[in-house]
Amino acid sequence: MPTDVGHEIADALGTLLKRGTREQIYRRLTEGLGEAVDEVTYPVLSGLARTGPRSAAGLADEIGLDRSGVTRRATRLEEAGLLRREPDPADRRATLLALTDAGRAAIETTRQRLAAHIEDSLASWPPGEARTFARQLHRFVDHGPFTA
Amino acid sequence: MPTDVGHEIADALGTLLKRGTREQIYRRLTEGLGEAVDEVTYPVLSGLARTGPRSAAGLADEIGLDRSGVTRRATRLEEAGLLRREPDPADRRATLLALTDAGRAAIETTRQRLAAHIEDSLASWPPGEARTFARQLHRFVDHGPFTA
DNA sequence: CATATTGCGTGCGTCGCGCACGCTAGACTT
DNA sequence: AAGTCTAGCGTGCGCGACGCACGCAATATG
Repeated sequence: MPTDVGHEIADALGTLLKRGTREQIYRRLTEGLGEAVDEVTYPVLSGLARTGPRSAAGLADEIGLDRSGVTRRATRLEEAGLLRREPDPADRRATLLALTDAGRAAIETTRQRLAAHIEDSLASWPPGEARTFARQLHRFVDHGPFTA
Repeated sequence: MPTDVGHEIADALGTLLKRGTREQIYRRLTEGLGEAVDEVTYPVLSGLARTGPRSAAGLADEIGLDRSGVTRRATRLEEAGLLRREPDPADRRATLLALTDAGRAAIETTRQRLAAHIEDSLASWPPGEARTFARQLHRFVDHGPFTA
């Protein structure tokens, strides 16, 4: 039996998942980083930054995409010099996707931008409150209903 | 200067905005409601439920979409009997988009499902903590950096 | 050694989207 | 009152991303 707490969170999530919101976030994050970095290619960079060099299949599995999509995105990023394909020494049919220095720099820039942006919006909050909120949000997302 | 609080929230948002997560949420919400209700058409129903009968242009403005997209989605929903086009009595060139009873029932079902789903994941939280979290999340989304 | 399997890239069809155009109806100017 | 401009809607068109299925190379398996 849902109470108003559930509805309140649901409304907030609805606002957050709105199409325009998503585009705007990515727009700001990737501003000035070149044409290759956009809403489409960002998950590839982000995924590689999390896990390190990885095969296309594994990466596709993580970001919830078909392997063909990862291949095409990786090609675009490779042409822009943000990503490098290197042969897997242990398996000669596999090619590992790895970030170049430029790719690492780009993803680090976006991370800093997003974090700073969030901090700005929390500037007026009591410091302890912001900290507990961050921890609760993390717990909600990880142990929440949308991870399985 | 970002601290770990900003990064923690950023990571959580990143997980939440992942493609697979989004699809999965909509999948569960719209399960069994017919083919017409999916990730694409849902914002139209949701927007109409919030504001009541409305013109296509106004609705497009709210959900961050071109008018043509609203038109096509409305047509699909109209064929499924969830939406009705009625002439605007005050302006004969305008057509108001309004939910039918079936459309209202569908959107109410999804609302209850999402709220219940969220409540389930918060069942183990201390009750007061969940309430303050909901209020903080609401404030974060509304007054946050992604609303302008 | 022969066959099945894995991993990658590519062609094809599908779908959603934005843009631009046409059409109708209201608003406005003279 | 008539002509012109603007607002609102629907539709054709091209673009881009996606999933699927196929082909090719390399490995695993019997």
